[in-house]
Amino acid sequence: MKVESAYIHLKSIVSKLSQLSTDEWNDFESKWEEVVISKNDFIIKAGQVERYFYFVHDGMLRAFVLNDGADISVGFSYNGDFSGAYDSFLEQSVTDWNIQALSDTSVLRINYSDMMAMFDRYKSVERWGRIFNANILVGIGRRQVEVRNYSAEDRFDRLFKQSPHIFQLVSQKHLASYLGMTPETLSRLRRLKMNN
Amino acid sequence: MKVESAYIHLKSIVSKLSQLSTDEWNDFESKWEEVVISKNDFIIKAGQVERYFYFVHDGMLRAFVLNDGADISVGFSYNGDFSGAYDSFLEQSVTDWNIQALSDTSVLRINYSDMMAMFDRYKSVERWGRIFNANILVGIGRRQVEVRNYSAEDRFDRLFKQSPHIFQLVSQKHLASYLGMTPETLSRLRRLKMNN
DNA sequence: TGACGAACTTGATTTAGATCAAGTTTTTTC
DNA sequence: GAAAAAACTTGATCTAAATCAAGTTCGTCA
Repeated sequence: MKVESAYIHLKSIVSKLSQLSTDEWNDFESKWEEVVISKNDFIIKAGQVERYFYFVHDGMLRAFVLNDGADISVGFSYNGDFSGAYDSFLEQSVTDWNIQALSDTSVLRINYSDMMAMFDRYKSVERWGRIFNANILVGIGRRQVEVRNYSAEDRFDRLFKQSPHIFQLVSQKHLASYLGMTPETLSRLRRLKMNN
Repeated sequence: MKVESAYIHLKSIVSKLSQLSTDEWNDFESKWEEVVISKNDFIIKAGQVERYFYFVHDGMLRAFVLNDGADISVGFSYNGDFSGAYDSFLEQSVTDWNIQALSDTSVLRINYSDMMAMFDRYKSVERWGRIFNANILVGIGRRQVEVRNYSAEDRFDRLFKQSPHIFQLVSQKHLASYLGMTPETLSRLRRLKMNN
């Protein structure tokens, strides 16, 4: 576990996108509660409505959807990322997503009405939300072009180059579905790479 | 061409996400200029920095990237959509995108410094930006899961059901790349569908 | 209006990656 | 710490869609 407090961590991440005054920060911070998610526990399951927006202080969460029983990893969150079934949170509608802890994970969370109150109360928080959304949007957009343009082998290479640590933390089965291939294909690619 | 003015159209779209006072609106509106893009002209090409954010009043724009010479359609904008190389606009960095008019297209556009000034000046505009980004983000996210989960045939069916008008306006070549398949495959799928 | 190029169709062949199947290794649990 | 379960590997086969190759139709503009 990290030594640094989760709140300090959150502040350093939020401050990258928007400047909050001391008073604003103190109020904003007070709305987040600290929770530990045990390995394999879910923060949300398909069919529920997302009540919280999460900040991952330490540990790892996996988001996935079930499609005809097939488990497809949509993304992973760790170390300073935000998480949660975001569409469900924003629209307070039922989600298709499941989010599960891959290790004991320390998070902060804020509930829907507090988050909306913060947007109403502070322009600085509204700005943070705008830029946060913009960054996620641009990231998803780039990943989309990436998935479209590259073969299974290229996608493997690019992920390995960009996020090598993920290969330590996530099982091959889950990585394979994230990369849009079967575990068998990923296993063969790994062997191929080892022998070069 | 639409009878309704582009500015009225913009106002009706912006108002769905955030309420601007009359004074705010008048100032905001004054920053947008009306431009007509002739069929086949580009609003941006790869290698440039996006200076504008666009509102499509009437007509159709196509966004695409070139990957080893292969032209891949990323999206289409029409009738009340916003457009532009958004990552490049936000970061004022060089883009990979090309955006071209598929028909004579009437747009409004706002430049980067005016847009940023509006975010600084008005909380209501900041809010509009936040929610706009959120909606795009959620939409791209859903499309991403969609692309992952469905076969070429299913993707065709779903697009046809959701946006039948696009089949009138966009060539099969471009639709095929948007759907992540070759023109030959799309042609065969169309024949299949006709004969049912 | 006619002719040139682009878009589309249709068929034959190839291929990346999925699926199926049978191990082996690693992890969990009691 | 043994047994059961889950994860991973490896090989054989299959298949959706790509690629290659001719056509044919359509649109544009001289």
